[in-house]
Amino acid sequence: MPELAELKLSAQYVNEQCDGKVFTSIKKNPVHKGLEITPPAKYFTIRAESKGKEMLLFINGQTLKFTFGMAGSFKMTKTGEERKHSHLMFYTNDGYTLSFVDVRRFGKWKWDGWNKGRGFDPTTHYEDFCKDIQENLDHKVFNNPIGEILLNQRFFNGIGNYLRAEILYKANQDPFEEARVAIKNNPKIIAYCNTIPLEAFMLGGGQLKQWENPFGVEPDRFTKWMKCYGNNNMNTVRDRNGRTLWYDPKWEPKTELI
DNA sequence: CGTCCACGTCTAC
DNA sequence: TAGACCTGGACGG
Repeated sequence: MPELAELKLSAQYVNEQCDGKVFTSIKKNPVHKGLEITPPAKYFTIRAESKGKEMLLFINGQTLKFTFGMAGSFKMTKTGEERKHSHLMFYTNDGYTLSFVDVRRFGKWKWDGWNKGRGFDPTTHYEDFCKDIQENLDHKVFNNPIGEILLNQRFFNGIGNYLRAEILYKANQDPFEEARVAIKNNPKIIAYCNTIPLEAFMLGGGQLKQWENPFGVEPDRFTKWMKCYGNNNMNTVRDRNGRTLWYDPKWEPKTELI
């Protein structure tokens, strides 16, 4: 998705765009297999909050939870000018539409709160995020390589494929080292789970192929900021989940771990 | 034309 | 631990 930084930017965008707006209806694109959404009132307002890789829309006291899959984003347009691949549309009483746009339709929505199976957001609740990991380091998932565990949303809510690559690379961390050992010996890993997503947020987020950035930020700055993910000078390996792990070629994959 | 790849979950053998 | 879920861009023949 859209990882932590992009979810955070999306919440900010929705809040800016929906400030003072009054909404009157919601429609789902029939091509999408997701849930039909009925507005809770004749007139309603929208505000957003993100946590890791989830976002809540607060709609008159109810919360509609979104995950963005590989390509989700929100876009406000004039009604009638909605973008291709808009799948859930919120219409205002003055001719605007807030659309959830998602080319690949992996994104989902549901009347729900935060998923309890996911951990703390390392940018908004850093102390809790650290404590949660420290208190559970004896858990067997931390036997796995650090490069793999960084995508585990129970502990690293919001970290996705480009963030893990940047965190490991900038922390000068061997991705194939046992997570428990890596976390004990290299405090930069945990610290960078906070600062690197925040840097990405301040740069306007990822501008990779799948995700059309709705904020109009120059893509250049972000691409220059990314040092590891997608860089031809780096090595890649398929992790056990079939995702491509980008890493500094100075490290050697340990076949018994990945 | 075809094959491979993509910022992520899910659920079903 | 494979697929399944999707569209589309890059690149090869």
